[in-house]
Amino acid sequence: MSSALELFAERGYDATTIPMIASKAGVGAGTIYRYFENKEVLGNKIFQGYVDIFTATIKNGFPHEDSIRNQFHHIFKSMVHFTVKQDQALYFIKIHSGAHFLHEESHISFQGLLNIFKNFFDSGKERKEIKELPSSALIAIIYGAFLELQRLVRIGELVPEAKLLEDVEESFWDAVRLHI
Amino acid sequence: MSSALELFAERGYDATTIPMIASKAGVGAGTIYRYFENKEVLGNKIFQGYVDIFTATIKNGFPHEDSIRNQFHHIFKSMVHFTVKQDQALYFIKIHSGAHFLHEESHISFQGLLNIFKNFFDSGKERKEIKELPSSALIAIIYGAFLELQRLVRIGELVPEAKLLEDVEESFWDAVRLHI
Amino acid sequence: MSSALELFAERGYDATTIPMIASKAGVGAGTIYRYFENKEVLGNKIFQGYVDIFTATIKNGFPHEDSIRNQFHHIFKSMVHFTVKQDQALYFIKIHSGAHFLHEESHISFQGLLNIFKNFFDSGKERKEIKELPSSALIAIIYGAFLELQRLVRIGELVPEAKLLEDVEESFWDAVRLHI
Amino acid sequence: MSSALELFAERGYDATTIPMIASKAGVGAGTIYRYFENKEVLGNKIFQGYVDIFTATIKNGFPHEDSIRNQFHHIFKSMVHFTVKQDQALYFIKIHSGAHFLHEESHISFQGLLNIFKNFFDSGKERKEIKELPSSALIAIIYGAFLELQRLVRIGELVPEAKLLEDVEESFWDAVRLHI
DNA sequence: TATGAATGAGGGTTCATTCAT
DNA sequence: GATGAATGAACCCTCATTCAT
Repeated sequence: MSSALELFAERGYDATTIPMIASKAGVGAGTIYRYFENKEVLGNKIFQGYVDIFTATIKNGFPHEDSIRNQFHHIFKSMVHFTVKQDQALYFIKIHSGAHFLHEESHISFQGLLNIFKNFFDSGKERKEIKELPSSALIAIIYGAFLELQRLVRIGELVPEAKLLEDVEESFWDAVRLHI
Repeated sequence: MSSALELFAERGYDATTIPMIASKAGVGAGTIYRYFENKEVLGNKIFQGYVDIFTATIKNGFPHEDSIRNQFHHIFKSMVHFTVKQDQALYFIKIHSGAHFLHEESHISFQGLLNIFKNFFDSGKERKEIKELPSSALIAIIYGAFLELQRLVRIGELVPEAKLLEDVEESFWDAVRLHI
Repeated sequence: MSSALELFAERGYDATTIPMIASKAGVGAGTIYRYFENKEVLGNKIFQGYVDIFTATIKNGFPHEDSIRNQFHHIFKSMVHFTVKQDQALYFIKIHSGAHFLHEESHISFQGLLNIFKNFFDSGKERKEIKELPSSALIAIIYGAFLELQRLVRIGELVPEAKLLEDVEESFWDAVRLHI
Repeated sequence: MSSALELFAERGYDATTIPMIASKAGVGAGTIYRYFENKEVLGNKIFQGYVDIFTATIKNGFPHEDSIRNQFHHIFKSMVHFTVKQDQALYFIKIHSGAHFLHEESHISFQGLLNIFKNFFDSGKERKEIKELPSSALIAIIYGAFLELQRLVRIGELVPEAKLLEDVEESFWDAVRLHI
C-alpha cells in the first residue's frame, strides 16, 4: 500500500501500473491480487485509509470544551501534524478527491472528514465568532488553501518552519473569523 | 477543444480517451488528429489556452494606480468573471497544473499567471497592507481557496450569488491583509 | 504514376501513402481516385506498365535471324537501355515482383517478360551454344544478377561506364554459354 | 521468430501484422512484446540472426590455403547448405536488405556477409583467376543470381538436385573466372 | 502462498477512401 | 473535374488481470 501510495501521488492513479507497484514493493504482480481484488479497490482502500487516518488525527484530543480559537488551533495543528507524517497521502488525497475510480464509500469517508470541519464552523457561527458564510464555503477556503500550501512545501518552494506555520494559521483564522 | 476540456475536467487527462472526445464532439476519432498532432499536444493547447485567457482576464483593466484593496477587488472580480465563463477551464487547470503531460511552455504560461499575483502581493507587502508571508504562500492561499470554492459551485453545492461572492472576497482579503 | 513509381521504389508499396503520392504529384489525394480505383490498382498498373515497356524494349528490333551471341547482345543492350531510362522502374519491379498486392494479371505480364528470355535460351540450347540448364534457371541467373548489379548502380556504388558494361556482358555470357 | 520469418518472407515486413505473427505462432499478440521491444526490433533480430548464421556457415571450414576454385566450391556449397536449411531466411534477407526498418547494426552485419565474398574475389583477382570486375559487381552477380534461383526453388519451379547444383555452380564459376 | 508469463481488450494513432463543396 | 476534410477500420502497443507452476 505504501508503494502504491507513493506512485499514485507521484504519477497519478492512471499513470501508475500494477507491475510498477509490484516492483517497488518487491513482490510479484500477481501477489497484489491476493490482497486487493483489483487496481480500483486498491486505490479506494488507500484513499479511504488515509482519509480515515486524517479524520482520526483531527478528532484525537479535540478540545470540545475549549474556545473556538483554540479548537481552530487544534485543527490546524492536526492538519500540519498529518501532513508532516504523510505528505504523500495528503497530496494523493488532494489530486484524487474527485477521481473517477473512487467508490461511493470513499466519497462518504471524504465527507466524514469534511464534516468535522463543518461541525466546528457551525458551532463557531452560533457563537458569533466565525463569519456567516456557508460552512461548505469556509471548509473550502481552509482546506483548499492548506492543500495548495502543502503542494508548495512538497515541491520545496516553501519550508514549513515554526514562524511560517504560525503566520499561516493567523491568515487562516483571519479568513474565517468574524471581525467585529 | 471544448469537448476535450469538459472530459479532461471531469475525468482527468489520463482517463479520457480520444474516442470519448471524438464522440462527444460528434466527429470521427481520426479528425482530431488533423488539428492536434497527438493527445499530449491537445492537452497542452487547452491548458495554455485557458491559462492565457485567465491571465489576460486579470491583466485587462488592472488598476495599477489604485489602492491595494481595489486592486485586490479587481483580481477577485476577474477570477469570478473567468470562472463564470469557463468553469470547466479553471478546474481543469487546477487538477492538471503539475501533470506529467505538460510541456515546458505550459509550465511557463502557468508561471506567468502566478506572477501577476506575485507582483500584486509584493507591492502590497511593500506598502504594509499585506501580511509578511512569502508571496508564493499568499498565492497558494487565495488560489487554493478559490479553486476549492469553485469546485463546490461546479457540483452545485454552492450558488455564486452576489452576497456570497462579497463575503468570500471579504474572507480572502482578511486572509491576506495586514491587520493593524 | 511517375510520382507513385518513385515513392514505391524508394520506400516500398506498403510504406507509401496515397497523400504522399498526391503531394509529390501536386494534386489532391481524391484526384488519384478519379484515375485509379484504389491503391492496389495503382500499384498493379504501374507494375504491369513498366513490365510491358521492358518487354517491348527487348522485343523491339530483336535480331531473330542473327547469331545467339548477337541476340544475347541485343537482350543485354536492351536491359541496359531500359535501366538507364527507367532505373526506378526496374528497381520497383525487382522488389515487388512477388508482392502481395499484385493481381494475377500482373504476374502474367511478368511471366511474359520472362518468356522472351525463355525462348531465347531454348533456341540457344537447341543450337548447342547455351548450357543445358533449365531455361528458368538461366533466366534467374541473368535476371537476378542484372537486378542486383542495378541496385549497386542505383545506390552509387557502381558507375555504369562502357567498359564495365562490356565486362558484365562478358561475364553474363560466360555464365550461360556452353564452353566447349 | 520462425513464424515472423515465414510471414516476413511471404508478405514483406510492412504487410505483416503483429496479430498475424501471434496467430501463426499460436500465442497472444501481447506475448510477442515480452520478447521483442517492438516490431522493428523483431525484424532486426531476425535479419541479423540469419545474416550471422549465413556468415558463419560460409566461414565455417573455409579452405584458406586451398585453390580459388575450391574456395569457390566451398562458398557455393555453403550457400546451398544454408538455403536448404533456411530457405525462408535467405529470401527474407534478399527482399529486406535495404529495408527502411533496419538498424545500423543490421546493415553492418550484412556488410560483414558481403565482405567474405569481397575478400574471396579480391584474392582471386590478385591470382589472376577471377575477372577484373569490381568485387561489388562480382558479388552482385553471384548473390543476385543465386537468390533468384532460390526463389524458383522456393516456388517449386526448380528442384535442387545434385546435377542441377553442379551445373549452376559451373555457370557461376564461368561468370566470374578469368577465361584465358 | 507467491509468482510472472501469457493474455486480449482497449488505447493512441495512421491512412485508404469517400464525398460535399 | 478537382479537392481535401472527414471518416473509421485496422495498426502497433500497453497493461490489468489470470492461472499454471
